[in-house]
Amino acid sequence: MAKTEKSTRETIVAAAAKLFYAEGIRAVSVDAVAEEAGVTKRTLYYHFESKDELIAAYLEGRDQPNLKLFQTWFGDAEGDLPVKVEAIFVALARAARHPKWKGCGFLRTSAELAKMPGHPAIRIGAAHKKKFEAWMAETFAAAGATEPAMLARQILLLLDGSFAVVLLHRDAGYMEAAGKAAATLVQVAMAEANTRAS
Amino acid sequence: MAKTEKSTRETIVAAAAKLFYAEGIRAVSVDAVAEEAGVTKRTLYYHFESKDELIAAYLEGRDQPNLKLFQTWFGDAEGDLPVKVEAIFVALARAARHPKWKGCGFLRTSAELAKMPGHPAIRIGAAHKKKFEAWMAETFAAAGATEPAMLARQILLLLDGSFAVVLLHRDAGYMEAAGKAAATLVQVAMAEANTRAS
DNA sequence: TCATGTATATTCACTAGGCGGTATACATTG
DNA sequence: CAATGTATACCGCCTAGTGAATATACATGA
Repeated sequence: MAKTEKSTRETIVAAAAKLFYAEGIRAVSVDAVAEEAGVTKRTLYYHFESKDELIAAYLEGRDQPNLKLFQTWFGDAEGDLPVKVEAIFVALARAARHPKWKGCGFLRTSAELAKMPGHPAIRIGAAHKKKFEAWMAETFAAAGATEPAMLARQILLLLDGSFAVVLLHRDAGYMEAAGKAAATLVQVAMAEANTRAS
Repeated sequence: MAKTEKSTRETIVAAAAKLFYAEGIRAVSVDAVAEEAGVTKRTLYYHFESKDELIAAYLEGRDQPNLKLFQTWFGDAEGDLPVKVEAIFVALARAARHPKWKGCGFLRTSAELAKMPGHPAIRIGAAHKKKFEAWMAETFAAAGATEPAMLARQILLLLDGSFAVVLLHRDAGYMEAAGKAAATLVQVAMAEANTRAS
């Protein structure tokens, strides 16, 4: 199966993703993205109206792959529910130890663009996190947890907290601590459910 | 008691703090800070060697006040340990509902400067979070928790997670969810301690 | 008391380069 | 020919940082 050649637009988004994630949004000029993509700036502006649109395209392109990754880590783990949730954090800790890891692109973008709450990129980030939360909530509901929505929020908070803290300290050990906390919270919620059921 | 007049340096740091927090580091020019401080740019560069040093001064100035705030919220709350910890999150949620709230300055700066891990501002942020964690750990140790250091980390993760998530969604409700999670974790840890003690 | 020396603090005017974005023209292909 | 895509060259503005001169405060010595 021959690998389909990437369109110019895809090449540009890939270049933008690489640079924006590695160095931040404002730190990367449109010229730099164009050069990384092997294209002139004018070509870039043919495919994208503005830098803002390019930022949005970068995050849009990370939405599904990131979600799938979480779901794979969860699904491949063997054990009960707390263990499977914790497995997400353990796998993420492994990724965070790679030198190129720079936290969560969605959160870093929202931090950088905090003064523009309506920015398309922030909306895409918010939607991404909502999808994660909804998936977790469904999972917990299916397992019979008493307050699946609340539990899902708390797992999300631990996940995003570990993104922020590990980025600051450059110590992936915090991610494993978050995983333990997540497992504890799931355990407690399931124990409550079993108590009521009996 | 006449209010002591602020030194030029303090005036500049105050202007920098206001603008950097409201708009982000890279989004604010040195010219803008100088103008906000009512000072020429050359004067600013008399007091600070570079923009980087100014960024560091901004965060340095937030370190102690922020810690004191957390300790006050904790200390003023009436109830047992889980309640006092949760009170931090409740108070923070109140603050986060103010329109000018833009998350945690330390975390946002670390997100923006992620490509410069050794930057003075990042070191100051890391030290600040370590102080919070150490204070929590001491508090839990004094209360007889079995693993005070681990518990302190988990509270920090929830706190910083709520900063990130609330900034993204602009929904302070997440902070209260984080507070509930924190209270649960403290409760579990104290229950374990009591079990072993008996 | 008053001139002078010196360190601190401040200003105006400037530079060299980077920024997002664009006017215009050329190439390719149905 | 007409639509799509790419390239060169450019614009006006903003950026962090600087050179040289000036103002102020205050100590010293005649």
